[in-house]
Amino acid sequence: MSEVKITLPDGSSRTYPSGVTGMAIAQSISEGLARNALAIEVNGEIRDLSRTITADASIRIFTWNDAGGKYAFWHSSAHLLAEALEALYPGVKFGIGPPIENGFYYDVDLGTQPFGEDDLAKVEAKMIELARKNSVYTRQDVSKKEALEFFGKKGDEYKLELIDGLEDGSITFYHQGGFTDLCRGPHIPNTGFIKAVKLLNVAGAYWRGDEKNKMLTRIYGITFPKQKELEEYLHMLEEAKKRDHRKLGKELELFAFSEKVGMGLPLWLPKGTVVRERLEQFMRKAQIKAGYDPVVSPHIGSKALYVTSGHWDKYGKDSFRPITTPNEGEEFLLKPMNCPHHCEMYKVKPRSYKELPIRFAEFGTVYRYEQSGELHGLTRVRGFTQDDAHIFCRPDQVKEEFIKVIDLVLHAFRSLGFENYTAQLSLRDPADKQKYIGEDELWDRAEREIQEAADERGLKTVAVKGEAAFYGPKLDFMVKDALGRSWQLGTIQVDYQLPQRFELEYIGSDNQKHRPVMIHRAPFGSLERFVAVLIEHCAGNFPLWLTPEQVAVLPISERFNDYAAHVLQELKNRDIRGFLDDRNEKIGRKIRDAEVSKVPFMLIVGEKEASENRVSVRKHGKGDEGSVSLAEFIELASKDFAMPL
RNA sequence: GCCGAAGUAGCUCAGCUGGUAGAGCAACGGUUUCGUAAACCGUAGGUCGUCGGUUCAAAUCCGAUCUUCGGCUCCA
Repeated sequence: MSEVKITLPDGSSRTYPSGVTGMAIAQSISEGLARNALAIEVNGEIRDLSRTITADASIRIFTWNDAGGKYAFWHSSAHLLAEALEALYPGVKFGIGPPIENGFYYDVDLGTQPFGEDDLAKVEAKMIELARKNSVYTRQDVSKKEALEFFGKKGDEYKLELIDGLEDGSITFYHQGGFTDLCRGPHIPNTGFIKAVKLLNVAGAYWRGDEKNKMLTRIYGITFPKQKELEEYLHMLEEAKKRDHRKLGKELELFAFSEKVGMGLPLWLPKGTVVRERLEQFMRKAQIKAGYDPVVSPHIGSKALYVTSGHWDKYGKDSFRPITTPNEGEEFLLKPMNCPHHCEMYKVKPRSYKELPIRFAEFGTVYRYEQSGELHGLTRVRGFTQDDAHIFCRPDQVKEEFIKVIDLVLHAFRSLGFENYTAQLSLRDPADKQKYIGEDELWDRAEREIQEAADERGLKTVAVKGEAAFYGPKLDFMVKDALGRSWQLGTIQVDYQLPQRFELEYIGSDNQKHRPVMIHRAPFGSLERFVAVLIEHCAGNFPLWLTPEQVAVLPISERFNDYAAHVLQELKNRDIRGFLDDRNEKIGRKIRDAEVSKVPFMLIVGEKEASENRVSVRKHGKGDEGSVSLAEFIELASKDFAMPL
């Protein structure tokens, strides 16, 4: 009998008889590993432990502690969910049921049977019941014909459609208990590993993600090998909900919405406005330093402007309708973009190659019709302000300018303590070219320049096809909110199209007309979304330079209100944002209210402090820090509260 | 826009299978003048999202509509 050489992750290798299973290898390594093994990676491919290995290979055995182990675990859990659904809802048809970052889902067609959140508990119970049977997941190679026959008989048109797109010879079924699914695997050894089950929510999802297709019922769930881990996960979810910017925005009186004003139109309350305006000041300063010129353009623009830019053609039909002048019937659009305005600013006079790059920056408020179901707190609204700018440069300056913008974006992120962003290289979808305008050559060039710029700054990027803007590729900075949803913040885009459409020119050193290149960029993206993500990132405890109220002055009793007012005035003289709590309340109460509203510093003043011109300092979340002279506090605080440069 | 769920006082929530709305906090008035996370007493506050229907009677049942929430699709 022949042997195979198996190389382990630590570099050591062992020999086994050919046809050895992953499970047998695990057992030979240790009893504990065998008990916890969920799947195996063989030469980079994740497989079932039960599959045989017939050639030399590098392997890695996955347990719950590996992403690959969780993947197989949740994938298998999706099958368990399907088995439970089939038992409870005869005739149910199945779409797809993949593992996801946290758990798994299954898209199902329940026909006319109603299904809501209330039904989840019942399905959970069934899943646990089935899991306890320790049903083994078994793999079976089937021919395309057999596969079609099986699901044809079952009447599951979704599976038939999936099989249709598969190649004969590469089709496998997996069985567990009485359930059979089309699946490429891999799966965990048996259902007994699944000890804790929670179905999280039920939602609609279009079959194959296409709006034109039927909407299926998507059931999201998560499972764990231990009940305790499930409890920890649910607790973590609760904690994340407390950071939700919508909840904190209301509690901290940062912003509000009103049905009467209109959905998706945020109202910035005084405290939220402080945060927003400080961010704006920060970016203004950084931009001036980086050679930008602030400009201002109106909130509406002639429809012709957007016809020229191509936005009307691309987005006009599902946008806010144009507004018209009463007599002439001229059409204007609520500004959905700032770039066309800036193009016209570029055109006010002939430009020389010597004055490029020109950088027009504007905190431009734009209005876009977002589908009603899309609106989400401050992250997705119908009116928002971009920290927008457009750089007009020569073709030979593109890369350098792009790198400068990357530096600016990273400077902003760093100053705000954002670490967990990813840089996404948003490219065009080569399979769907009519979504885009412009020649291939220019697209290729732009995509290459962005990649080179990112590389030069050592920025790791993830390329995603089909995510480009219609006029050019982008480098997008993505962050996750408290609940794990991904949002785009900053964006940098290279654009060869708008300069053409607006016929932008400059006179080169050769005395000939040339076309400039545009770079669109917004480090924060929109102030609204940025503040939303910032709120969740810091759980409402803003960096000191941003926080709406930096200091609460809390007199022990009304007898010290005068001294407290004096303290507050001294703070204000030094541009420190504070307020006086002169309510007729006990100090414990004032402290509690200040703590709850996340004021970073509390100055408690009474007999002792008033007589010595001192303040007792209490830090949010930390407690009593002892007393210092008022002057000393102001000195220290002014430094702490300074805007980063 | 699509699928599903929810809307009760400023906020958080109670109100079982229909019998005409309740608590805590906040607000307001008073008492108290207080040393590091909620003083005490009292007062006021709601056409139960909106419109229509069923019924002797609707917060409760039905329909429509608006908004919000969870997803899907979309996102210049």
